[in-house]
Amino acid sequence: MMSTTSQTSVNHSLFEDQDQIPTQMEFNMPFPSTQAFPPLACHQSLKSITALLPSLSSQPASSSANFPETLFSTSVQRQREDLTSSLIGGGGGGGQLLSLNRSRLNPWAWEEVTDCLMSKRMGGGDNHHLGVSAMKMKKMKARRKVREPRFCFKTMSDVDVLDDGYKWRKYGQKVVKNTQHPRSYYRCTQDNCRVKKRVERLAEDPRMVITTYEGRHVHSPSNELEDSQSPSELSSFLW
DNA sequence: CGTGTTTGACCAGCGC
DNA sequence: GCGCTGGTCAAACACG
Repeated sequence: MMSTTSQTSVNHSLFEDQDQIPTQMEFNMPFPSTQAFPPLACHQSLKSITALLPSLSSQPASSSANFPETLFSTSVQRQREDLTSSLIGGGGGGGQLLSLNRSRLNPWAWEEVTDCLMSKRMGGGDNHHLGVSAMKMKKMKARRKVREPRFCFKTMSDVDVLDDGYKWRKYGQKVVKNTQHPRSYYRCTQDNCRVKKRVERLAEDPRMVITTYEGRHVHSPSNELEDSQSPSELSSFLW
């Protein structure tokens, strides 16, 4: 049944400096709501995005099919840059930052960006003394510190949680300021997979669902596991 | 009984 | 320093 289609917008912004106004790129594409949601359904559109991002395409490619890697080079990877000193062309302005648009539509996303930039300034390295309960805190810190690449989708849909082929477990819900709709937090149920996603509705237009993915799956979508899909192609979709 | 959701509490980070 | 806010935890709960 492909009777209903959701209108999906993929919003990205490209900017180098914190003060630089990002250039927004928006892609609209309809896709059947019954199909796997972002990662698979938007694959083709994402390809066209990279084609329009010369700065990104000029980045050193680790593999020929690395565009998801490139696309998910969000602020978080910028932060990782500090930790590994080996990402996205290194520091010193060579690295491009692909992130969410700085707008009223997703101020939370921008906060993520500034958050990462701030933490860059502060520098890592905080494994000092540990109290008894500090153990737990250190875990939380580590979890907050090392953030995964993010990717955001805007979808017009009646349902909050769209089927993207993966199994998710809800671990939290929060009412965000200036929004009447709560934000839900999901985690991939697969072992050793730390991918998370947030789902919330747009304050301006409750019909729009904002889905933010964080991290890369280390496994295939559960729906696809049984199917005999081309493994090579499938693996390139993992994120 | 296993799995997933709800929800209050807690903490870190940030702005003032 | 303090208050606010977002993100996460985990116990309690619901459901099949």
